[in-house]
Amino acid sequence: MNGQCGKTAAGNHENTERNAAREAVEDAQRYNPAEIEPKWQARWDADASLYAAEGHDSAKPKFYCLEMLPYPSGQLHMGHVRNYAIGDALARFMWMRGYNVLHPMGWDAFGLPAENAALKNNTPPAEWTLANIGAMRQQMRRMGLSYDWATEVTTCLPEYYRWNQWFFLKMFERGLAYRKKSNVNWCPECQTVLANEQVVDGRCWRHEDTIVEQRDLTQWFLRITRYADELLNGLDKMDGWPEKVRTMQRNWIGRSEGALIDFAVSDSAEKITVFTTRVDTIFGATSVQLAPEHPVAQNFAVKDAVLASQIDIILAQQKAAREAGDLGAIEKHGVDTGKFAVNPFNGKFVPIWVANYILADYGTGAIMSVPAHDERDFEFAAKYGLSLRRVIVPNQVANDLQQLPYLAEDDSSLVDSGQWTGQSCVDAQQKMAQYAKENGFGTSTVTYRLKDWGVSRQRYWGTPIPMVYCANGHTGIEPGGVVPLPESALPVLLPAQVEITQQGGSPLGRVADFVNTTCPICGGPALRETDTMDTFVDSSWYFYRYTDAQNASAPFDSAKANYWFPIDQYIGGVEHAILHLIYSRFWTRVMRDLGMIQNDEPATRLFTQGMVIKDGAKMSKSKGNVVSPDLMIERYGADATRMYALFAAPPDRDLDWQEDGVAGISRFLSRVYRLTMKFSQQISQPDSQSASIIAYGPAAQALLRKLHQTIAKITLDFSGRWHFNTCIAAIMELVNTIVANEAAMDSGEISSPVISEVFRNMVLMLAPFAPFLAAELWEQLGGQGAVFRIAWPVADAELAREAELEIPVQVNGKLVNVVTVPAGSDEATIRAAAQSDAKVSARMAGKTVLKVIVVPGKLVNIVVK
RNA sequence: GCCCGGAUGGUGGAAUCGGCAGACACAGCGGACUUAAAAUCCGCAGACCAUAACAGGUCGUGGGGGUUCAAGUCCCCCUCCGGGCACCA
Repeated sequence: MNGQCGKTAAGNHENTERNAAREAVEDAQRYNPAEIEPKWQARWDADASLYAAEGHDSAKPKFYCLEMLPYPSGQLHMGHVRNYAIGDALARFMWMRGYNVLHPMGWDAFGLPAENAALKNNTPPAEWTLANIGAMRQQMRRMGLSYDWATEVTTCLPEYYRWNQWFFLKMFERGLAYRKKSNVNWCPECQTVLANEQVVDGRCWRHEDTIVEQRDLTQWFLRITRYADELLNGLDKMDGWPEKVRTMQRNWIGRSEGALIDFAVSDSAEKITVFTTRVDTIFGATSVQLAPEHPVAQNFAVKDAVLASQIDIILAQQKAAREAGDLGAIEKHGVDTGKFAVNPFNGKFVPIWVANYILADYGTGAIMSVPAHDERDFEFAAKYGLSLRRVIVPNQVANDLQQLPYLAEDDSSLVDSGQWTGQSCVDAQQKMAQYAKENGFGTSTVTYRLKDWGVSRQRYWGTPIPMVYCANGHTGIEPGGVVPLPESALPVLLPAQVEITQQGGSPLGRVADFVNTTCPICGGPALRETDTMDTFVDSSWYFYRYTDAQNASAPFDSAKANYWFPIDQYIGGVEHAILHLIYSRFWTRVMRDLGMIQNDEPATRLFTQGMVIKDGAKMSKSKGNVVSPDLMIERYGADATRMYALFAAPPDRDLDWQEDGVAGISRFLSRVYRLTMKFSQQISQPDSQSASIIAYGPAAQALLRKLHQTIAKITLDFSGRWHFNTCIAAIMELVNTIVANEAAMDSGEISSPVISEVFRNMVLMLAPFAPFLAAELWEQLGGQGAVFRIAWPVADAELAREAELEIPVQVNGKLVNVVTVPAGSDEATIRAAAQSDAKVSARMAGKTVLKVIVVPGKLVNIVVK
């Protein structure tokens, strides 16, 4: 208010008052999510049983619906909103379809951001993390998500991470957890080692500007490679997973069948073992190529300073390329060592080179170079003028003798290959590997790109590794040797008082109370392991814990897990395709082999939703295009926000966020609210089922028809392809039809039983998408119980059927007119109706009818000339 | 280079099995209501040609070919965009 009000004329005052009075009346009928949503949220929060699954003795069929658990950053982003809106709609639908639904949520609560926050704000990581969890849980409740909070899992609590330690000990017993020194990835920003899966194009997965370095360190590894074949073969059966994810995992595992062949080094006792997938080409080998780190190359270097410096250059080239994330692009470069290797198949001497295109960590770090039959070898040989020797020719055509390299192995045979000349490549591969084995210089083998999972992290905020190093040693343990803690010593608690700094080394190493301990076997002094576990350990099995989250004596009860597993539907982003999703498949198999569960795979179906985009780019802080879910909820309500997230695109596609669209959904919900409230007095709950629906007039029949068509469509979409955007469009169409019939409902032309049926079912169908509004309207309509436990409506095919059909009529494939015929008309009737249509016959005048195609119920096409 | 997606009005998208392209929304335009505005309600809306208007006609789903009575949809070739993999021997 300001002084200008004093000038207002008396008449305007009256107008203003009248308007205010009218607006007050309208306000009472206005959809107000800011009032409805907190009211229902409070009621739902107060009723812990509302979303609780029934036990594993339930008579209902089970449905385990799961969204990937978030990292508790403190703020939900739109990607979360979309992910959870999808899962929530499905969970609510399945409840309404009569399933026993498990729909849990938890927190992937260990990890580096908590340490960074600790540095920045001087807040302990635990405090920061738990506060964030509280805030995000509140956001989820505000969204109206149907999680059973009694099963909540928080991975940074000892009640959870003690089982990480327990699994680690079990794996150690079985040789699945082991320590070794090796070349590992080091992120200077994170100040820790990373697993191979966490390095993307030579950069840290968390810091895309930070080049990952290679360091030689002693680290703990989990032997995922023991399951490499099983993980690979399992993919073939997983038809509920996107082909894209399966392909990515196949590539990542990178199985390759081949042979190991020993080449003797001349004038030396050493040998070089090469790995090849094409042993059939071995008579074409004209050199042996070594990675710069190869021991034989290093031995040569020791005695030859010039060679050593050349090898160093090659090593530097590889390092630079690796850090640039573009190993494939560097120009081939090599150096002749001046030494020779002996091809065991023909006794020929070939030069030994060191080359920058040979990787130390794949195969044996050594190859036989066959330039005539390998593109890379060909390129290298061309550059250095090395000789070519052709040993493979196609069976059918001989005219491409000049075209080298010749790569085919199908329908090709060997030439100039001693006793194998004339054999097919496929046969020769087998026989030659066999021959090498019999003569003691080789064997057939399988190599994988997949490496064991390095799980040691030089960080504080993670699960302590339950191992100590006995200082003095004793029987079976040398001084400093590894001693696993007994189960009774678990959990090894993460100390609370730890100084977080940016200096290197594991922060736990600076906590004397923690480090200094006693050996559980000999009682002598011992040092604890100070590295913590990769946080992907936490998320590898969390979904089993949901089935028995309070269990204090085991990770979970097998009977419960076996009831709920496998997960029926897992929903999350595709960015975890080869991280979490391969680790958890591995962990599932380990638990199976421990006898804890029976399933081989964690999830029957996986759904990867698209990204949330704004202004043409993925929403991100760095792009400055982030839209806050809180802001949307404040402006339009949670129902409108989540419903927009489902409406704007099918869930598997990227979604373009447009706030005007949210406003549109909000307007739609207002319309639903106004209409339902307006007719609420006429709506009764169904004690008298509307039996003789046929007795109603045409307007009522049309409205009921639209209702049942809508039920059929939405039910179909839910069971199949999940195009929730078209589900919501169908509800909008239904509401538009209701609006068009508003006058008929006012006048009584459409009577109360019909109005009841239409509105009741409309509200039920809204429940998976707009749960707050559906709950409110259900109550306003006198519905008993939670709307999410009412049986999903069933479409009546009879009522859904159209009485008349509009049949498009084409002449020569072009639409001319649309004729109306009674539903179920036979072909002759439709044809007659089409041909007697004025516009159609005008188009046919003077022409000869060649053919009339009638697709009953669809269309007529008259072909004339 | 290889493997997956994708390209439809001004915008997001629909067309689920080869059968009316553009459902449903957003933005826009016109109207009603209002002193006015907001909100709400009603209507128009692919492009082009033509017309006083009505009627009418042509083109149209990234481009080019093909199959078919009929193609956004199937086949062949190509372009562009997004994602994944890549000296893996």
